[in-house]
This record gives sequence, structure tokens and C-alpha cells, in this order.
Amino acid sequence: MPATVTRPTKSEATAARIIAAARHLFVARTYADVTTDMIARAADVTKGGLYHHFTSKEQLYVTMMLDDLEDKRVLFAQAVASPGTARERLAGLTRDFLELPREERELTRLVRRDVNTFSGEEREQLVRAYQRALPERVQEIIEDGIRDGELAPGDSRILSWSFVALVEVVIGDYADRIYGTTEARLGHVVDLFFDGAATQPAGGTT
Amino acid sequence: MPATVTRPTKSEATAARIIAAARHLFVARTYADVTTDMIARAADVTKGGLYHHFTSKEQLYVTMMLDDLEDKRVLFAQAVASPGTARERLAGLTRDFLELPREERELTRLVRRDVNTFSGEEREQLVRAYQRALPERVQEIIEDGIRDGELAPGDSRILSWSFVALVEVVIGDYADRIYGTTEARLGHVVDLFFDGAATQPAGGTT
DNA sequence: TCACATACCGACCGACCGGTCGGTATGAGA
DNA sequence: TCTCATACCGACCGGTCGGTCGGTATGTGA
Repeated sequence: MPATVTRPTKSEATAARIIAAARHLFVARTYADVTTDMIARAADVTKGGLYHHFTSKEQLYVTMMLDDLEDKRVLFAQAVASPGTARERLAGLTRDFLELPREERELTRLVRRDVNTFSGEEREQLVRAYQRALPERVQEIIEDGIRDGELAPGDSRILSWSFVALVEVVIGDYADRIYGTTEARLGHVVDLFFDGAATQPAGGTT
Repeated sequence: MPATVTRPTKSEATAARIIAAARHLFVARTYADVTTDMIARAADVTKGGLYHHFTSKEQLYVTMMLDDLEDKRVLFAQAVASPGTARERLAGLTRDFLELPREERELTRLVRRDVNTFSGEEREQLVRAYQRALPERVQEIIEDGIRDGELAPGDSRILSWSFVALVEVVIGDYADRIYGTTEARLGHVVDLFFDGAATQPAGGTT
């Protein structure tokens, strides 16, 4: 009867509550340290209720992560599609990231942290979803930048991973204690990546 | 009777065997996924024998990590103390790192991965030992570089973490599939950190 | 050779945890 | 109002794993 876009049923609402509780717990503790009981209690259901909606702890975790990474992929794809120089677009992507609520930022690091816990198909799914959400989006911008002569030629895969690594430094707990503003973090990451830390362009390391 | 430097007793040799086995397993699997039984079997002792030398699984892990991080601290301190420009010294430190056997390289990442598993004193110990081994050593060189005008002024703490993050990208599994040589990795990290990825020094991100 | 400490064994314990299952509550359609 | 599906409960199970403990082997000093 309502609008064409279905409103969430009670069942969907419960599942969403469970996922939210799981997300909250998984970012704070290790996968193995979070028990299904903890998740159920935090979501105000019993373990039986939890297993009514999810077939296993692994499946719950993977579902939660895939949902979130798909949201991120969409978010970052917008930054990729926006106009401007590579520098401006990477700054935009980074700003989108930095302006996410803290928990959503931290979620990104879960894959890197927990990926060893899984194996086979689940592991592949998680890795692929992560790559699709972040490094591959960054890589697109970097390849445009190289093509336009804005960035020096180089392996765009490693460059994008490097950029992502810099971003993840600046979203971490440690940086939280140092940076006051999003602008400061943003400027730091983008400036360092584009211009480097040296005062003069020297070169010839080895 | 032997030289003044004592030769390892049988007991010390067993403890070392256990630590080596633990190291090997902990780098490959998560802390929680490695059982004391696995470690004992890999070290060719029983669980009882393991608990004769270590009081708990946690203590074994922490001992192993602290030992290793202290070795690394000494190694990197040499790079800090060596002569040359900041660029040369950071390149030297990175080369020392990259030339370590694979398992020793990966060990560095364990703290970041497993630190959430512990709490209280153990957690503090691990974090401090890691900082002392790597980021603080890098920070020393960076501060010299800023003082000498070789590096642009900036927060040396964040700069050192950024450099370490770049190094860790380049020692990871992903980079293993891309880079052929240590020289290529080394050049990439140091050049990116000092000179940036842009062709021309632009600026003004925000 | 006796005494004692230290190294090590391996069966066992108890707690915990993922997952199940028989059952109840709720609500919608006939 | 009867029926049936779906949502959910909570006691329970099977297995695992960190840790223990009584015992044996080994070697060393007296």
C-alpha cells in the first residue's frame, strides 16, 4: 500500500539491528573476540533470533562488510566521476572519506585486519569488494592524471595503494590525537602525495 | 668452561625453538587461530613442555614480539646513526628493512594486526615497542632533515607514520607480485615520499 | 650412589562458544 | 475462528582450547 519503495518489514528491521550491532562490535574487537552472544544481546535478540536471520557468524560478518563496501564503492565512484584535475578529484574523494562518521571510516580497515581469518570464497569476496571500493577508484583517477601529464608516469596500482595507505594513516586513532580539523588531514595527505616532503626536487635515491 | 659468552643451555634452546615456531605460525594466521598445541607440535614439544617455559599464550606472544622489535630497534638505530643526508639515511633504513627475510618483514605488521586482542599492560608494551622500533627511528631522521632544510617544515610524527605506511605497502603480499627487485621498491618509496607523484610542483589543495 | 632440581610428558579439566532444535508468540489470509 | 507461515526464544549440545597436574627422565653436585 505505501510508496513503490517498500518500507522495511519488522524482519528487515531486526536484521538491520543485528548488522548494526555487529558492525559496532567488530570495529572495536577482533573477529574472534566478538561472540554471537554479544552481538545478539547488543541487538536485543537472542542467539536463536540471530541465527534465524543469518546462517553463521561468518556469513553475518561477510554480509555486513559487503553491504558497507558496496556503499563506499558508490560513494567514491561519485568522486571519480566528478570534474576537475586529478588533484582536485583525489582531494574530493579523501574529503568524502574523512567526513564519514568515525565508525564507517574504521570499518574500511577491517578487511585488512581480519582477512586472514577467512579462506576460500569468503576471503576472495572480501578482498575483491575492498579493492573495488577504494584502491580501484583511486587508481582510475591516478591513471587519468598520468594520461593528462599531471602525474609522473608510474605503476598506477602501487601508486593507488600508496595513496590509500596515506589516507588510512590519517584516519587512524593516532592521527585523531594530532589533527584538529578535516582540512588539515586532507591537505596533508594530498600535498604529501603530490608534492612530496622535500623542499627542493632532488632525486636519484639509489 | 667455554668462552665468556655463555653458550645456550638445552633449556634455552628449547625456548628458542618454541619462539621460532610461534613466530612462524603467528605471521601466517591470526593470534586466535594459532593454538598452543600447534605451536608445541611445531616446536617438537608437548603443551606441558611449552607451559614449562612460558606462563601463558599471551606471554609467549608478547615475549616473541618484544624480542623481535628490540632487534629491529637496534637495526634501525644504526641507519639513523649513519652519515649522509636524510634522504640517504631513510633509504638506508628502508633497504635494511627490505633486505630482511620475508618472515621478519611480515612480523612488523603483527602489532598493528593483533594489538586489539590484548589489553592493559601487554597492549601498552607492544605499542611502545613498535613505536620505538620503527616510527620513532624514522622520526629522528625526519627531524634532522627539517632542521637542515632538506625537508619542508611539518609535523614530524605524522610524516614518520606516513613514511612507515608507504614502506609497509611495499613489503606486503600485493607488492610482492608487482615488484621484481628490492631496488625498485626502495626507489619507489623514497622518491614518492620526497618528491611526490606530481610532474610539476603545484600546490594549494583546499 | 644418593638427593635434588630442572626439563619435559600427556592425560585431563573446565570454560567458552558456535550452532541446533523443539517450542511459543504473532499476525495475516481464508 | 481456524490455519499456516514467519519471527523469535532459550535451553542445550558437541567440540575446542587454554591451562593444570601428577608423574617420569635426565643430569649434576655431594
